[in-house]
Amino acid sequence: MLIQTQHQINWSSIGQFLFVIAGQKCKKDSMHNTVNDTKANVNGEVRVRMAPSPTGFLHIGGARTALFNWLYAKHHHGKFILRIDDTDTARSTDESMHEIYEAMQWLGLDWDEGGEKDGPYGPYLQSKRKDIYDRYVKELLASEKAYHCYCTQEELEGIRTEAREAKSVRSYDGRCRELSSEVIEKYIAEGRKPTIRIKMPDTPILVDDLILGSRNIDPATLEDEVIVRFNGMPNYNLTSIIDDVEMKITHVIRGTEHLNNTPKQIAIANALELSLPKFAHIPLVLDDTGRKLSKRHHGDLVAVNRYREQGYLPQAMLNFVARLGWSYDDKQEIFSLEELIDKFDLARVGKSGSVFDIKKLEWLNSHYINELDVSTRTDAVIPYWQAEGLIDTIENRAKLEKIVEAVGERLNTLKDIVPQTSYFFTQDFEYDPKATKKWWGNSDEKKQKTCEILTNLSQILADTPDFDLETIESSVWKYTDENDIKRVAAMQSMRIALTGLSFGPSLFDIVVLLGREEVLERLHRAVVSLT
RNA sequence: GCCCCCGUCGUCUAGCCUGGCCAAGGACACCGCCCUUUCACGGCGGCGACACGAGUUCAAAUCUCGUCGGGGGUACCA
Repeated sequence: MLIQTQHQINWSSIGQFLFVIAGQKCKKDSMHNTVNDTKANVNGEVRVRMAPSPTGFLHIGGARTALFNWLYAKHHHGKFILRIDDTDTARSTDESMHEIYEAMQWLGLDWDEGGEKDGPYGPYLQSKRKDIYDRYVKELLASEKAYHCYCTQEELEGIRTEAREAKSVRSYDGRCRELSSEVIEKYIAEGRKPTIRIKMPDTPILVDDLILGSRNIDPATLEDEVIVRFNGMPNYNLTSIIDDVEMKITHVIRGTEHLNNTPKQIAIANALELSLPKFAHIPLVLDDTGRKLSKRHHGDLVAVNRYREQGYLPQAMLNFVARLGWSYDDKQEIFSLEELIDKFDLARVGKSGSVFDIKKLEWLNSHYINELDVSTRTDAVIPYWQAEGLIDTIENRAKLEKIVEAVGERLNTLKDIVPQTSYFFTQDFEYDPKATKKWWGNSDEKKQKTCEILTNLSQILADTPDFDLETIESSVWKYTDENDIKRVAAMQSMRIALTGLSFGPSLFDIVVLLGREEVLERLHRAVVSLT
């Protein structure tokens, strides 16, 4: 892979070299094409694309494909194009298209052309490019490299079953390649609407992949692919390669699920005498059973938007997804976007699939949350408080920031703010039974003791001259130490009384934030519930 | 069935191209200890992998072949 990248660089200099030599010897006109082609492919800017079909939300795998393309473009100071592959009119929706835009924007993966942006090679919706495809299909038909196929769905199914039983490599035998005009007329009279198929070549097709290496595909394993549906709408394999060429895409970076489509697309391009982009098939993102992550099997569990809602930061998602299949060296895990742009390289993308591990995502997410300054973190967390009805309008911003500060590094997701802090906003919480059992005690005797401690603490907190951290801390500890009470026991008992929980921020932070009145009330309530 | 791809700790991976530095390194997770008013953070430690079998070689995780395993595709989806 390193060699191939190297190869590419060498080529460009060779190209320039040839230009000089050739310019001296050849007629300008005849050179013109050659030079331009060479320039477009080798010397020109890198152009990559993301080509989702708007049949659902953007999922983790799609986000990674988008990121790899985006990084590749940025790294090479090229262009990133967003093309919408919506030739499946039955399944494509506008809503889904906008959802994809939104998810991409949230991730910060901006694009140079396509989507709702215009560009020199538009339109960027395949549904609006039909005339372009028609032109190429016409050419294919005229040169007899494609033909009409009148087989019905039922017939095709029959052929497939037979082929399977015969252990044949192909499931369509090209029977409509040479139909007599009588038969065609008969079919038309029957009202059959033909599809158009491409004639696959009988010579091997070379598939050169930047990640997987090159191999020759035996043409015997390829069948005459449908390129235009009976309703006149062209198919993915045709539109994809035509647009890649038309849009001057230099590198097609996509998931390995498309590996088997590549020879078909190459065959189409060859039939049209179009020059090819380079291909790079990145390994799949898998679930924990090793299957490809897909909308169909995993639902919105794999939707980028779901992670957004759950309180994951885009930089965490990006960092996480970048390390799925790609690595820089044997130590670095945390990469800023700038570093990714700088360090990303297809040569360091592996060949095998990677399992989506939410634990690692969480770890990265907490890392990036902790990197946020308190003010930004507060902004990020406010919507989650609001969604839970814990706050309405932001009246006391300063206090919110103090709460966030007290919570410190205890957030794996932004949403974690809710269970971590809800007691700051409401008295309506339960005492966690596990916690009370452990710290308040099970027996009447122990409960009695806890009650006594809480009552004393209540008295002490009522009496302190000031209600600041230092005063509170020293008075409480004076009490525990002089009375031979374990600090932990006192603190945890009080924590449960104030929050219902056995975990959380430093207790004295909570006390100060709650304020004297609230603390005394809650202590009283706890004492009552204990007796 | 057929075609294609892949195979290092539970997971992400480094190492593989250019065989010896690898009794295989890092990270996440998990477990233990320390720190500590709890939880988390942090520190220290532990568990844990070259799918298998042949071959080549003085030497193989690294090269070759085979087996097995996993995945993807197999549509008038993309």
